[in-house]
Amino acid sequence: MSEVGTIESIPDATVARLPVYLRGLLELADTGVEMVSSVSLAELAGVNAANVRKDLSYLHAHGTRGVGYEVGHLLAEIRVVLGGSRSSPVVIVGVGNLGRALSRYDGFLAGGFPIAGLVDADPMVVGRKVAGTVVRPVGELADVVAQTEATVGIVATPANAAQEAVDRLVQAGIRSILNFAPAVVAVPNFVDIRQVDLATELQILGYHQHRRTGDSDTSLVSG
Amino acid sequence: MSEVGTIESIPDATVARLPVYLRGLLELADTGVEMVSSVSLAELAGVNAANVRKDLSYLHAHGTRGVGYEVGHLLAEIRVVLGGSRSSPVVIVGVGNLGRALSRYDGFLAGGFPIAGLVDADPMVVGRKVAGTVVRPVGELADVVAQTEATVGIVATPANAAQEAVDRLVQAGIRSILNFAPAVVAVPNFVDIRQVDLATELQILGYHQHRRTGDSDTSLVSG
DNA sequence: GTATGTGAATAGATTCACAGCT
DNA sequence: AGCTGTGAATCTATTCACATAC
Repeated sequence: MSEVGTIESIPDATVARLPVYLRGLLELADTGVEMVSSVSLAELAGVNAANVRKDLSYLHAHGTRGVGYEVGHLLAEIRVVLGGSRSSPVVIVGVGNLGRALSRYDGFLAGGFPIAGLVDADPMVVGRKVAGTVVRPVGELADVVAQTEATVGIVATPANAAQEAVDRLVQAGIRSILNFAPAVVAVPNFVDIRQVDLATELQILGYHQHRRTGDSDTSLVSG
Repeated sequence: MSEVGTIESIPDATVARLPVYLRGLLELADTGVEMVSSVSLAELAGVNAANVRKDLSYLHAHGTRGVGYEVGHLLAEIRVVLGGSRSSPVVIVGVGNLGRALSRYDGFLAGGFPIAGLVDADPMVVGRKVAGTVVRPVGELADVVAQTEATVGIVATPANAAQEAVDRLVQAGIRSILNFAPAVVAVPNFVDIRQVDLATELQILGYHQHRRTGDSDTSLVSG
């Protein structure tokens, strides 16, 4: 991980939980709740209460002993840490099944990540309108990024096109990438990339299932 | 995390990397490579070589000193650990944008997870054919699970329907669940659930982006 | 010479447990 | 009495470094 030092560093594991807290807090705010204890928030987020308190301490979010945390304050503090309330337009490379689904996913817009641009390598797809946006040729990616002021890229190409897609995004100035292609890709260390691997998730479940059922499956290969 | 203890336990972090090794090994096998060193495999998987060796040691996968690991053997061993070569049919609850994309996702079938059943709560969606499968009412989930012998459930409903979807899956006998709904859900401890949270991933990227670019909209000062 | 296998060292994350504040 | 805030303990994971084997 890169050490920059402008803002104080927060552990990765904590950062990964902040969006979950945020969701829980939004629910509470919606139902008019004004104060929340670490125990309740922990329950909403599915984690340990001490963990919540330690996480919040990294944000310098203050609670009141004997009482709890103020929902509105916490909300605001977490939002600031996660990038302010500024909107970060997203460009998607690869408008196949997954790319289309992602471009229509409400959760992105709601979270401050509007889908601003779509590009694809397939001439059959280019020119079509998907979720209100016209798909443009991947060769024009730099233009699309410039016009939309996108700061985040999503790669939803087949595995064999992922590295090229990432290279193009980096070339176009994108520094934050979410990769759905089932491939490990290389990026310069000033680029932040996260992998979301759908098949892998199922395979991990498969491991646990196998352990549970414990059945020795006598197929092709000998052990 | 759940632990049972029938088969020897492998660290979670290792299990999460096995599918990545598997992919790398498949590539090597396809190009006719027969031996691989921990260094090369590490490169393919984007991890440290010592890490690879330690991971493989948990599988009792043997390499040859001075030479490396046999690609075919490794492939077979990892496959066994990840649930054998048996196929685990999947039922998807929620056939919206995301559910449709997932039902068409080739990677699942290739990984041994064919999509065998689709259910939805919306009468407008029920009866339609998606990716060759007719969508059935969520009320018939137990039937669908029984008929398809599904062992894995994917939840792709809106957040507010996720808990109910999960409950139904558990009720129908499913013990492995992948949840795409942006909600924390409760399950009995004999059920294994994994969360894939799309908006959260972007928010985590947002944190790092925010750190990189420095604080609020104070544009560059010195230049 | 080359690459594995692993104990030891390090780093990171979680949980405990309790002092301290309201 | 109740809940936060945090040092200490614990657990997990990664990386190093080198003896061991081919």
